Amino acid sequence: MSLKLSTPIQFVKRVGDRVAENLARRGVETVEDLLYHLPFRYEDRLNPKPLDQMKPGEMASLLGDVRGSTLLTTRGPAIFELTLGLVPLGAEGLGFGGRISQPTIKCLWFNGTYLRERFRLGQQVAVYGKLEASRSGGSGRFKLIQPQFEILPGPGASGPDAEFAALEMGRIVPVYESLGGTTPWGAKLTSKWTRRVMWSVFEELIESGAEIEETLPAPLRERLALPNRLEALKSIHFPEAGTPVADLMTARTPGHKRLIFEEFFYLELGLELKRRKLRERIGTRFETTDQVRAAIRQVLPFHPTTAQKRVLAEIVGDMKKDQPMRRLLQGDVGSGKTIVAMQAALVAIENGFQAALMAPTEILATQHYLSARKLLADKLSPLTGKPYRVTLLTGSLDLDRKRESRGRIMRGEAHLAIGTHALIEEKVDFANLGLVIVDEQHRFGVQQRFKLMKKPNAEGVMADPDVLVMTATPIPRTLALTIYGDMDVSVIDELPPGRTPIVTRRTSEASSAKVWEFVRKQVALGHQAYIVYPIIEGANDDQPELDFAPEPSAQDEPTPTKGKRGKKTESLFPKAKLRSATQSFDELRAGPLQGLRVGLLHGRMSADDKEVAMRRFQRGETDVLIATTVIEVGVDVPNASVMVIDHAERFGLAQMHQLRGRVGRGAAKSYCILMTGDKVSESAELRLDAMVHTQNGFELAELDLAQRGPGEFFGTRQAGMPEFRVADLGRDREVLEIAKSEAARFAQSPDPTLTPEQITEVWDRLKQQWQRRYALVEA
DNA sequence: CAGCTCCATGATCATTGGCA
DNA sequence: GCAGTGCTCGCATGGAGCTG
DNA sequence: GAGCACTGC
Repeated sequence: MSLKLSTPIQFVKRVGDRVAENLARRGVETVEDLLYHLPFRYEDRLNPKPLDQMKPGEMASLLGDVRGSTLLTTRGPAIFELTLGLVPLGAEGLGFGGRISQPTIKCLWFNGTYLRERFRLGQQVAVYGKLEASRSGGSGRFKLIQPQFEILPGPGASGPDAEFAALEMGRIVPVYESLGGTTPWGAKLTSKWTRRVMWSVFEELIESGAEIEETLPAPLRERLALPNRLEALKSIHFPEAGTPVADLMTARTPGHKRLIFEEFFYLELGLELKRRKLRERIGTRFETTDQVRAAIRQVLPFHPTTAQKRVLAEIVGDMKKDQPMRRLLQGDVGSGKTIVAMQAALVAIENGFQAALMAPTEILATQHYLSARKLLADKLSPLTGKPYRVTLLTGSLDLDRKRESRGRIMRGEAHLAIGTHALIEEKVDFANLGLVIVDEQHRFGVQQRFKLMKKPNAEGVMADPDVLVMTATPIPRTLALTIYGDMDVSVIDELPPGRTPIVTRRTSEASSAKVWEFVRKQVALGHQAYIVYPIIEGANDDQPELDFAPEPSAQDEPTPTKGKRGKKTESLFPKAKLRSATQSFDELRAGPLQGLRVGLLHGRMSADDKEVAMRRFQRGETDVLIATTVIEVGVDVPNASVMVIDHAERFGLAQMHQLRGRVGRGAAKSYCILMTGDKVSESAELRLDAMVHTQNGFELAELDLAQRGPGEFFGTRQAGMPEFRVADLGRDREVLEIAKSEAARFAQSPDPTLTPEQITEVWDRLKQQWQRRYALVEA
């Protein structure tokens, strides 16, 4: 039976039950899965560099003849030592007359008893491994520890081994992540093993001539000079000699590009399709009459920024169209998104429609409500000549008020309804809803976003409302293109004038006393402070509560602190290493912040308690709020001027940025203090630096994306972020752009060189993929 | 507390400099 | 199916920190 | 020595 991509892995040579089981554990169940286990690194084992130019620590690949070997016996396991006479570069042809003193090198293998029989005097051996300085550091003398080796077949018989030898040496060698543990069982699934299996799979695949399923139509590939699927995979696993290693490592070879393109292409095609469908739908068409302009003028800020003006124009432009608007409004904290949104709402209202504003939490909804009331108070609608009517709908209202509120919405008496997502989506029938504003703050919910729109608007016309999604999270353009790929994007990239930047500084825990002192001072000046911790409680019952944030510690490499003694003493107190919110609440209140009014807020408190704590702080009844990251999404407290982030090294960039955005909202000069423990990984160091040096959310977001993959950029799954097998949003931007335009082109008017079958094939594949991978099907 | 994964470790040679 | 053979590949181990 | 392919029953 010939191999197919879908063939279960058991049928591959060298894979038996045992191994299959292990592979399955790693998610490899079919030949395809295996082939998509790409090398994560390559070694150029064709080292033309002479030995004396190399330094210890470098990888060397050398050729030599066996001069001798010994088995060093030790207390423990024996060590096998091999002495090789090296063939100097370019001297292969020298006869014995040359009499150059050939340098020798020693290779040693720990626990290498079994190697004793393998080498014979005079054999040619290729070795590859890390150079280490030999004793008495005279440069130029090295030894190799545990090198990879290959015994070259004698000039006589070229056994069947020759082919495999060629796999390991004298070429660019792919290195795979181990597919099984390092323990007794998985010991076989090493890089070398993988290479062999891969190789034989390709052999079979190619030999059997079975064309593996192609996913991109040939004319398209030709135009873009992309190899077919099999070629691409082959060239990635076993690159031709001469392929630049740098290209391989950065996934820039045609083979890589091909696979990446494929993934992006289908993603973009799907998004394109959604966009098209949307365009066919009927939306509400608003007009901008003088009335409308007058209404907007009423709420215009004193100094609208040019960005604000531009964005509003973009939004209004959409609203005037027949198609429903789908627009994402991005703006850093404090950039004035809300005002823009309110203006959009007015456009709808002045056209005789209702607008809805959905917020992720009750607190936020309430806050929006209050500020909307304030903004619209004593303003009259030019349309009706009466005041605007705003209504609030949240879960904690009592039943009567809820009912009343709903009634007003239903009867069309309320112009603007503000509430939490759930409430507005589920239980409300609008009289004539024209615009929905979704404030996502930072929680993306691709799926939920559309619930409300689909609600049939019984009004004779089945018009979809326009939708404006706001987010305070700066999303790098590439990400926005995919997560919100079916939406247009507007960005407010300018802060209103007159804001003094937030002073950001780093300290270590060692100088925490000063920090608390500073907090006291600020409080004495009448300001308030936040102190944020990564966890709620001590380690025993740690439920990190960060439902939306990835555990930042996960990617913190251990710092290269060598001290063993240090570790031991630390392990006497294994837990309490991390300060937690509750713990510090007790300690600070009793100690450094004694006498101040200190509040506590974290995600495990009851909704009521949270509310209370927040309210208190908001009203200035507490001076200091000790919290976990829940406040990220929190409320405006203009009077807060200090944000202390403890264990800052454990926070992601985006998070820190959000947190910092909580202060500096008032007139007072504001501060953000990043306090770190002593072990700070390099990447954390980078993050902290970035925080200190820039306040630009987009810059930070870009950096964040680059640092940890897009996968980690906010918990992805619930964000509906597609996962790629090969592609990497941070790295493969150009390919993404190409794929995007190709997808658009394809959807628009497929290349005439494509046959109808090829076209339907693409569509079929698209359906499959979207159903299986992105689960965003069918709007 | 247990189970797992990751990481460091193990052991030794021979050295120079000048003459032909 | 099952046992036997032959083949290739091949570091083992302990301690430490992390997760469930 | 572990797994696997292959052979012979």
